Amino acid sequence: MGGSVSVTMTPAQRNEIEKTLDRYMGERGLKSTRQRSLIVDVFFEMDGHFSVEEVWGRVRQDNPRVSVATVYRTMKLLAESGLAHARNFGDGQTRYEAAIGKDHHDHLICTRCGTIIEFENDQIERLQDAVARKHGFQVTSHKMELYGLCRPCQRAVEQPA
Amino acid sequence: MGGSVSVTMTPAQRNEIEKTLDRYMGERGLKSTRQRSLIVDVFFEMDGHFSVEEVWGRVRQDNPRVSVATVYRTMKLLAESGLAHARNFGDGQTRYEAAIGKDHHDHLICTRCGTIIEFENDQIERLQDAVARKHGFQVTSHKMELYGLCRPCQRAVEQPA
DNA sequence: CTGCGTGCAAAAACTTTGCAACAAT
DNA sequence: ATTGTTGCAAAGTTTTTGCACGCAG
Repeated sequence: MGGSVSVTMTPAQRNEIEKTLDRYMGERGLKSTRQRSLIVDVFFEMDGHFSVEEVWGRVRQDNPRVSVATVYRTMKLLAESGLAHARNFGDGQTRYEAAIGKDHHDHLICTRCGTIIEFENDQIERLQDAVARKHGFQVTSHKMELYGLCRPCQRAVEQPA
Repeated sequence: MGGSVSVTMTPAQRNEIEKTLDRYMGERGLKSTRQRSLIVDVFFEMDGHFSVEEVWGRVRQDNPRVSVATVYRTMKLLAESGLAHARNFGDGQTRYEAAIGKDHHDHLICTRCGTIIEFENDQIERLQDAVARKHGFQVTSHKMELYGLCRPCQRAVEQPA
């Protein structure tokens, strides 16, 4: 992988990413390429939920010749390997988020301004597990999103302009 | 509204829908039209999560001259008025689900066979509200999806073919 | 009458894909 | 060498929009 260092990842996490990816690609005869490595590097340095277009923008700073198509293909790869989660927040765009490097969390989304707040709640997680067990499910992942108005937008709606 | 009667809705619920919609449209100078009424009728008779294309198909049985564009516009209206929820299950299609007529529920989705199980859990709902309050959010809707393997698929994976 | 709504077709937005050149093993 | 990968552009999907006509209030 490239030489840039992430601010948000520990060396151990970087290592886990590389290991998982190597194994995933090895198992199905996929090859490691310059472009893939760059995209993966860049993506895990970013912190948040990013569209392909956004990742592409950042990738092109390092290598302007990489095409969007390759970013699409690579992000799909990351999602399939479990290293990233694909999310849909309701604008018509898939956003990707690292599945490693921070604890599991859920999202509060403001439907007016688009702000996304992350939160964790162990109690909810436990209840989710309980529900799954009750239905005989073996849960591998989940997502939970609360939609509404953030505080500033509540005010804006009450006292227009 | 048209004369067809829903199997899954009580008269009281039908009434609530009509009232909510009338108010929503009245407040912003929107008009009630033949097409809108038909689409709303048809949608609330259906039970499940439907794409615009699917609703359109059903609408055209009653009136083949209604355009997709109108269905898109009407479903958006229903979502904005709170009568329907827009969902994204990861295929690139928005699906709509009635927000009235059954209690709120969430989804357990089997990633192997695609089975969707619905469940409710009041305790989780309460915790969600608490989280939102803590962040100053005024929540209007939420969704929660648990992904994993249903019981039959767990067995299938353990003892292949 | 005065807009809002509708259908149609064109366009937009996002994503996937075919193909010839290219690179990794 | 062999096979997977890339960039490009074309094509696919899903959703939105401009416009002239029609209909509701």
